[in-house]
Amino acid sequence: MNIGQAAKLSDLSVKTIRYYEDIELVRPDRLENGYRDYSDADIHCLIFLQRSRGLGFTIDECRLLLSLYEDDHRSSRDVKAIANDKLVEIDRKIDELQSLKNTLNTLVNNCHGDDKPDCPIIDKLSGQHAQ
Amino acid sequence: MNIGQAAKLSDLSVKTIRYYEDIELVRPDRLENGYRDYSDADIHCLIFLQRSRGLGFTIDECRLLLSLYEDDHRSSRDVKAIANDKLVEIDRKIDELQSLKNTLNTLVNNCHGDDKPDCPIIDKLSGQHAQ
DNA sequence: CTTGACCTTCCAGTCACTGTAACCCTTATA
DNA sequence: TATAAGGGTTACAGTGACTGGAAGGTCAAG
Repeated sequence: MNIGQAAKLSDLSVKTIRYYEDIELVRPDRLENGYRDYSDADIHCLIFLQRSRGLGFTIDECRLLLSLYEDDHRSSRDVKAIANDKLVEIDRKIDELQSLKNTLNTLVNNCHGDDKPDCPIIDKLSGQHAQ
Repeated sequence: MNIGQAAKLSDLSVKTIRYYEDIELVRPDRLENGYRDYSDADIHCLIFLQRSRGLGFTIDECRLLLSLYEDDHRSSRDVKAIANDKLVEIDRKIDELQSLKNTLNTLVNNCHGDDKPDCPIIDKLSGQHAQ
């Protein structure tokens, strides 16, 4: 099956799929005319990657997950560890964003938002009111 | 004042400050020996940038904020609008991460994490259990 | 006079793609 | 049979916001 069809089935762009070949994630056979030829197994890998990326795993993590996916002798412990690390990371990011949100919220609520130049947001950014 | 001192006062790296000159954000004078020479106003701009970036504004947003910062005739309305857009964006990101977290949490909780290969995380990623 | 700490420029790398150009292949239609 | 549309191919540049490293110039202290 050629790359356009693979893109439709995996919900990835053609560009992305070619990129995944470049970085040796999914390497399809080639037909005589040079076209890529994706097997069913290749398609499964692409779908796997689409979902893993969608869950926030980096390409390197996806590479690792994919190797576990293809390994009949994997232990679920290894998979769980990766997912758990990602969970911790996501938690950290949420906390960070939440704190940004709180700060910005306070600033926005204190800003009149009128024609005048006086602005607590600018004041805060310029460090006029230390903190 | 030279770049090392500017870095200390602004809490930015020397590399970052040079980068900010490259992209025409803060353009200090030069001494005869070619060294950058930061004025007090330049330092204030660098501090302003450090704080704005820390609050999650992109470089382009910082450029805009900086121009408002330097404009005595700004209206706080304009500043508030930018901050508010960022707030909406942060909210979207938090929601997205929260949803990722929920999905991953469910998967991790259902995974035994033992020596065996059976793994609901892998199953989900491979699309075995549709949804 | 040398050492070390600072400064300079320029180029490459990061991450995960995306855009663009220039070209080749296949299939359907006039 | 010519051609046009819609695939496919490669290679290179750009994104955002830096960061690292090499190769070299400058300055102050001992």
